[in-house]
Amino acid sequence: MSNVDEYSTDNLTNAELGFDLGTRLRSVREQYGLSQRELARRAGVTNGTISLIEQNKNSPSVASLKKVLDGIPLSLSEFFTLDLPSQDQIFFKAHELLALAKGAISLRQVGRNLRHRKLQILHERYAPGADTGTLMLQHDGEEGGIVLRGRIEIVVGGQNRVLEAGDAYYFDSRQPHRFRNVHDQECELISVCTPPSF
Amino acid sequence: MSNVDEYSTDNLTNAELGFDLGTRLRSVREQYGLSQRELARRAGVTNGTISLIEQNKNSPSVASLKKVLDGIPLSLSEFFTLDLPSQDQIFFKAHELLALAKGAISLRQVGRNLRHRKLQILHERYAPGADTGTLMLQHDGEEGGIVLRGRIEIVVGGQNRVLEAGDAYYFDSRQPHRFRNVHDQECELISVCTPPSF
DNA sequence: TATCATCGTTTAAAAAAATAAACAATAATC
DNA sequence: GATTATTGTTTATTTTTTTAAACGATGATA
Repeated sequence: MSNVDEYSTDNLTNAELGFDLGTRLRSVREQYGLSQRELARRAGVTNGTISLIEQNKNSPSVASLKKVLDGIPLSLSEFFTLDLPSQDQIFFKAHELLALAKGAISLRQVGRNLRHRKLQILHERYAPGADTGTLMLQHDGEEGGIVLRGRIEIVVGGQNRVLEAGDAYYFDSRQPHRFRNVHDQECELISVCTPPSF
Repeated sequence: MSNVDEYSTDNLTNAELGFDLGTRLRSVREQYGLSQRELARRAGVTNGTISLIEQNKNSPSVASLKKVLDGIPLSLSEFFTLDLPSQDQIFFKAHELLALAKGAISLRQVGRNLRHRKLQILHERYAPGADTGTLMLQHDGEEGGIVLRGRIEIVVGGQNRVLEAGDAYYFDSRQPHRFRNVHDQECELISVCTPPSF
């Protein structure tokens, strides 16, 4: 049994791991609204284990850390990857949407760095006559949307339709597709893609 | 001392971790052209430790795994993140959206069978005072949306905000969350989830 | 083919982590 | 205000991991 110096609080991880594993686990747990006991129950370990880990008083085995994270749930990869879900911006004022394009077509995106996001959400506006170009778009993923205002012609594969306010669409993005405002008023819609394509 | 059954070769990690930690370490080590002893020397552990880990005969503590990986060198994040290596309906008229809920909260979905779709797109309406219930929602995936009309209070993790028309949100759905219309007018928004959660 | 170096594996003893139960502090309920 | 639950922490014991050293196997060299 090692005689732990009573003055050393976080005796190991900070120095040896290069980051504060205990604090990271604690903040993740609190963020998900779990008590030590509740997480322990879900993970199949004791609450003491979690307490000791969070205080950096022991360094969990990979097996037990995995069990703990399963209770959240969070993968080992996610846990050790710096960008925890918390660090991302959650709320966006209208003026904070990222303008990807302006002019005949305005594209305003929810969130900036899409590296670690699974969804690209866009607020799109098409001026009368505007279109996505003569070339058909094609890329991996799936996409869909709902029209808020105006009319838009959408061509997908061989099919084409004019959608109005309230109408919607959904297709595999590998099918060649194209958007065009064939009306004399502006068209507005919300679109979604996965994974982000640009 | 536990009496390890002589027939069980990989007694723990495959089942408990969901991946073969020992084999992963071994392949990384060999990829870098290091013997167990050489890696042990660089890492400051004994060769026996590495041998046992690679055979999945013990589950290293995070601290010692970190020491081992430092000898390669490879970060914990990198180690756990290593690459392990239809003809559906496209267009939907407004009345064709699938009503998942009506009443104080109206949910109208783009597309019917979500089995083979990666996105769930919803047109949501919240009556004044309506909310998603006292229990916080929690499920796998990510979600986001844009407010079209009215105001809505959104609670995510510890944070809460009131969003208005044009504002948006995006978060990891495993964080406990809740929506509530705290205004005296109806609130309308477009939301997206991945993967579909119901 | 004998010798030497190096390899991965195994084993008893030492060290560290996980458990189970008790403890103290705070919040909730009657 | 007293009681009850629930929170995070701590401690003795059990379990697991790590060490240190020995073992057997392979390959190179003289």
